[in-house]
Amino acid sequence: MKRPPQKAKLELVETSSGKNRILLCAMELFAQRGFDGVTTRDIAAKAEVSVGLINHHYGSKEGLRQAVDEYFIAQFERFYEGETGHVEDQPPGDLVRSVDQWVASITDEWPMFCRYFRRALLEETPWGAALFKRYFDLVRGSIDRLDAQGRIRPEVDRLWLPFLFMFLETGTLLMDPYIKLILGRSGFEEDLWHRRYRAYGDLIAKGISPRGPAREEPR
Amino acid sequence: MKRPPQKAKLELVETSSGKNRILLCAMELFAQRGFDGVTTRDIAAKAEVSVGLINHHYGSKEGLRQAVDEYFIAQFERFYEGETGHVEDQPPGDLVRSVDQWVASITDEWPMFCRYFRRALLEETPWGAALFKRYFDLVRGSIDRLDAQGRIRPEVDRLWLPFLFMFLETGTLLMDPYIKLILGRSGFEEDLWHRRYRAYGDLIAKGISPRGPAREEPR
DNA sequence: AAAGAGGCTGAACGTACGTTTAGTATTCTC
DNA sequence: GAGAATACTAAACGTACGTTCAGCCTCTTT
Repeated sequence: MKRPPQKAKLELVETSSGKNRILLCAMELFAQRGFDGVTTRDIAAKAEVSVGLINHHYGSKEGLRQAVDEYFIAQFERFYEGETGHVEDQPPGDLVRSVDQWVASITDEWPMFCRYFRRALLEETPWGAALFKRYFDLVRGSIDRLDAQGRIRPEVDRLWLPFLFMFLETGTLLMDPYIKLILGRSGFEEDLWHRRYRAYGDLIAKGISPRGPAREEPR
Repeated sequence: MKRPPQKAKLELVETSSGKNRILLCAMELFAQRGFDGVTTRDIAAKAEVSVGLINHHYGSKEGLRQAVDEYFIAQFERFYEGETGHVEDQPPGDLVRSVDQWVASITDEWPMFCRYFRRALLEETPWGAALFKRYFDLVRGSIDRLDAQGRIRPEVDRLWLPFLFMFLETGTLLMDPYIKLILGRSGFEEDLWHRRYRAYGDLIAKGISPRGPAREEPR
């Protein structure tokens, strides 16, 4: 990681101090290779500091992981802070735009954050589970409100529905490496991301079947 | 892993030899904790053999991983072999039943296989990517055939649809640890699994929206 | 019965890793 | 400007890990 001359653009944390460089580099390496796949020497080298400094600032490798986790969670909170109101109460366009804004504000770190989240889910960290639970409650809340408005068919399975929503939502997150393999580029690139969002909303609302075998498609 | 008296029921490989016990135990431990999270001594202890035997039979820990991977892939092939005909050509009940048969035939190893597959996908092993690609082609083939039969609305996004299918399919696989957390039991338990399968099929076909605001639900 | 081969053991080895420590440079405090 | 605290370095340390090796036991071959 290069030392910046001095912040030309928005930085999440200033990278002038060794302590912060260690944090950021560790996060990036953890995201890429997993906690066990990274050595303290790797981190030190990338952050251009000595190995000793890691333990000086963070006590241990495990302490560093905790610091990275806390930092990640803090960033994650920013998402929900910025997210005012409920998904299903706003016109779809607005939601896309508000998410886009947040994404744009941390655009450089976005892929890394995704990878880190992915890792957290894989490694089944306690806080990863907590995030999942929280996300789940959010989705279920949305569904309950949609339901109260009578916008969900009565036969739809209420137990699995929130999970199915989450699978669709997090699919791009968890499978992006493979999407990249097949499509040649990341599913997080803006146009693909929007298009997926639309496809996802359409599928959930209407499914894939034509309205009826005997009926002409209206319009 | 206990040494069986002698196979009371179907075994995937006989566990009488140390070589096979090592393979099976390694697979189970890798599935649980990941490759880096398991030591050769762990494996040796679980398989009740000496450490030396691992290298004697498999050359190295990496060699063992390859053997486990190959074994997993071979089992995976059995799935597609058994799976004759196309998903969309059979009545939904039959598909569920044929998958169930396969699942029943390896019922004991099923959760471990799922966890191992999960690891492979999330750890981005090369063969995991190959499996993904293959799975993807399978799904796309199904969609193409459905499409040819005119069973997909023309406005549906053909680019994302196969991915969305896969997200729904593999969601339970990738998130089961968290589903267990929320539901209190694994999503792979038979009744839950069937129910999810039905919910998934229903969502894909019809979506969640009632048919129309002014129309009564038919039947 | 002798010779060989393969399954298997357990101690020993080398090393990569996380951590500690002794020491230097820089900044802060009064 | 003296002294203390903080940021940081580089070498040394201890250990957990993957691997190697010499040898034993059991079975097969001739």
